[in-house]
Amino acid sequence: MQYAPVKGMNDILPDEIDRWYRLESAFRRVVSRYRYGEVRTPLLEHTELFVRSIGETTDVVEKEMFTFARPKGESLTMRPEGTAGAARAYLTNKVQSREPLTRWYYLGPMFRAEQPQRGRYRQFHQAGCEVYGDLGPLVDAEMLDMLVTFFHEVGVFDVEVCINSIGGEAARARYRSALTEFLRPRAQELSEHARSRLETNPLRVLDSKDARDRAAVTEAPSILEMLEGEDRQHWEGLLTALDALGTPYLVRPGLVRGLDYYSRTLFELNATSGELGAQNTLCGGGRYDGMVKSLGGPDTPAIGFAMGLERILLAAAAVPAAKTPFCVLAPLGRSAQLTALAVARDLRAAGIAVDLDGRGNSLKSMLRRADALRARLCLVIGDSEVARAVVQVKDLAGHSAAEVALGDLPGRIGELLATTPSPPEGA
RNA sequence: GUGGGUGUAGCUCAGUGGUAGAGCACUGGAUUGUGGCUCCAGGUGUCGCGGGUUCAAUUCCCGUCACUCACCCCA
Repeated sequence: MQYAPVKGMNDILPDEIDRWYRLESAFRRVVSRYRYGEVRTPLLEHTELFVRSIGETTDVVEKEMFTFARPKGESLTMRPEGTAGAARAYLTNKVQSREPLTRWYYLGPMFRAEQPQRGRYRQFHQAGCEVYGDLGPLVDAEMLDMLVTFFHEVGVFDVEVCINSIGGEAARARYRSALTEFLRPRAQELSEHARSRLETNPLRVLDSKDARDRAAVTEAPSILEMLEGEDRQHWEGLLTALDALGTPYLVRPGLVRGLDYYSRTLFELNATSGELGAQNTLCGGGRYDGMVKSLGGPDTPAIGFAMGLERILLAAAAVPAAKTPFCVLAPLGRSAQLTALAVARDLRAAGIAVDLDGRGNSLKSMLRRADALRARLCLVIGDSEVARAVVQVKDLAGHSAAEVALGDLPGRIGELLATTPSPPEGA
């Protein structure tokens, strides 16, 4: 092969794009009902934005960013996630001074230089939502419920909602030292990886998959029990709201995320069946009440999530797409081809999708192809039809044919496409 | 970044130290202009890439790249 695609970056061909369209439009449809508006931010941002928001010592920033240098010392990075850029856009455009409450969504490619595997690629696609300016737990619950609704709507029913709270900065600091104190005497029981994290980021030990770490952590203090004051109120408010909605959830005190900006509510939606293996996190998010301020803006509470579209496509049952009906035009001979060209234009002008087979093949091959494409109708135009100013209209599913005068064509075809059922799959 | 598996036709895969096959798909014909079945015919491959051993390598050896699964991490 002369040129291979860049590792972990894939082409999406027309055959597959239909599933993407349906997923994306379902997302837009659902979030629009909650009054989210789309924001499109650049794929490139200053590296510093991601370092500051995601966190200097996170894996994403330390080793997974596509970063390159520009002249005069500028460093740019291809966005590894959407929250940082959205927050930057929120500040850049001084949105907080125009409206007190903002709901945004985004949809598009993200880039991380990881080792690709099933459901994880270097260029991948995320859809996400951000709410700025709402501190209360109601919006947390609303967002989780919206996500469940969305997954049901795209045919993913086996999802579990996992939630946790890591409190605000003060609570996190308290818990951090309690956890370190608890783990330090047991350092020998931990995996090497967890041991190295003990001092740098002890919370991450909680969601280690290593059996030794899991065992050591079972008796660890729970952050939920240490929540106080407003942190506790918020957490309890969230549970109350979820209960009121009847949204099922799992409290997972070990749930911790890999990005530094989170505070209080943390959540994850996981696929519980299907073939995703270890990459079963379909959606992750939480609050990041301190982020906007830390980027130099006003103190603005915020909450958001991102979901991986590739994974959702893997998790969603492969429902065959309902193709928009169309017809194939099969001309026989030079003069019929010229007539067909004009006929096709007139049909298209009437809003009908037409596949003009102008290769000059045999009628049989054109009909075979029309079948293979699952066209509803095939219009045959030969010399005798041209002479009489008609076309032969074949209903490919019903094996019937009728002659239609050229003048009646667009209207007649429109009617037939609306009423003729699609040929059954595999027939 | 670490470890395992796999690279042969468009796809799924067989196979051999003497430069290669099947099924599906595709094209044509049987049916001078009427389809999904059937039958017949046809074409396609730098056998991932580079090097080594050999009279001879797609086959054996080494390296490398890609894909893939898992770890890690995350969506």
